[in-house]
Amino acid sequence: MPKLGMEPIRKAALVKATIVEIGRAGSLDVTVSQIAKRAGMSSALAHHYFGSKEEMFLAAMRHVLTLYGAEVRGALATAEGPEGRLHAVLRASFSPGNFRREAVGAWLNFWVLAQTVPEAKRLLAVYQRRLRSNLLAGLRPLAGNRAGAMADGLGALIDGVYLREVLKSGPPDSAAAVAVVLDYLNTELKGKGA
Amino acid sequence: MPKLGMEPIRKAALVKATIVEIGRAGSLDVTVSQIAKRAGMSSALAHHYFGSKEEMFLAAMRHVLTLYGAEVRGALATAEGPEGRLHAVLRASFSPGNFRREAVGAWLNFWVLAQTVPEAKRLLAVYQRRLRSNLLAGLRPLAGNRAGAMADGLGALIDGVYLREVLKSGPPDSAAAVAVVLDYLNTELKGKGA
DNA sequence: AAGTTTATTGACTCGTCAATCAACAAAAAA
DNA sequence: TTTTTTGTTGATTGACGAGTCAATAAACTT
Repeated sequence: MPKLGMEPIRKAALVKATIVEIGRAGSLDVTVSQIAKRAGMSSALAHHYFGSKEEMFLAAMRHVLTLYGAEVRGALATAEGPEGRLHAVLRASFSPGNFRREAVGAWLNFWVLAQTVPEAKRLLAVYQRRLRSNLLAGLRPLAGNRAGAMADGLGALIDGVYLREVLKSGPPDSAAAVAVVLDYLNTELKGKGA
Repeated sequence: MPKLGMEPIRKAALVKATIVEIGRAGSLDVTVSQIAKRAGMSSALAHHYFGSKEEMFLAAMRHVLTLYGAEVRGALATAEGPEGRLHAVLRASFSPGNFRREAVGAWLNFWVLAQTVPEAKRLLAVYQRRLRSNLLAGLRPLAGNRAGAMADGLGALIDGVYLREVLKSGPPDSAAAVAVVLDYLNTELKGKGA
């Protein structure tokens, strides 16, 4: 059976399975066996390719962050003008995909992981810097020297709105989430001269 | 040795120890034995009083929420005028106590817990409603019919700013956190008539 | 053809841990 | 003073889990 070149395939399957299992459990309390089983292989093979469970978590985190990055980039590609760019970032941040069980579980647990695992904290910092830079690109033409402060506020607001949206009972309302952030944005832009 | 009336004392010690251990581990991956040891008793006694680890977690969560509620109430007691009330809520939300390792660990992990444990979600919802109501009391005189939307935005912003502040490298800067939220508040209030 | 690299797993090690139980001790009630 | 209630723990159970290892097999190299 052993075909060569399985490594990337197996790794990809494990990463996906890791995210799914974290979403199912709602926590990092998932076993390597569970992950491996979902990915269709033995737990020994999972250890063979990743060495440890923590490596699997970090690979999963990188993947989630990559997906999100791709979503933002995709939205930005068709965006026109500063407002369009800002809106694109919001659309990507509150896209349906980010409200799927797996994504929610991933984000919440990666925040927890970042407390104690330096590499997790680093990855999160990279994502935040990229988000900030994207926001800044849209804000500078509109808000001038206030752009920096606004980008910080917007970034935090995005995380906060996301958090509340995923933790509330009932289905998340991404339109409402975008509206809250847009309201902030518009008010800040109007009050720019003050 | 057995003095009577130990139950509340033991339970309180266990709750405190649970929070400390969650802070130390940065996750809910703490054993009943660890908690019991820190609280100065056997793990069997911990089970005797709480029945299960999950009950200990929930009791710890209630305690953290109670502390936070008390802090807000204390700050509100000396606050004057709507602006003063809003400021008091911010002060309490970003007080040094909330940036202690134990508090950070508690909040992050309670968010995770809320995904899967209904009682945890309920407790979080109670806290959010109370926060909203406190914000609303300060906002209504200043923002009239926009108070509702602003309270939602402010609540989310508080959570988001807290999250970023605790996850960034280096010591948290509560003054900066308050400033970001105040900026949002002031801009929204100025733009009220628009 | 012999040797090497890659793929794969069942079985195993060594450890942990939540929860239970039997037993003991002291105070309160009867 | 017997009995019941409350406090307390060491020992145990029963289960699970991360990571290792030896063994098997296919493919690629020489």
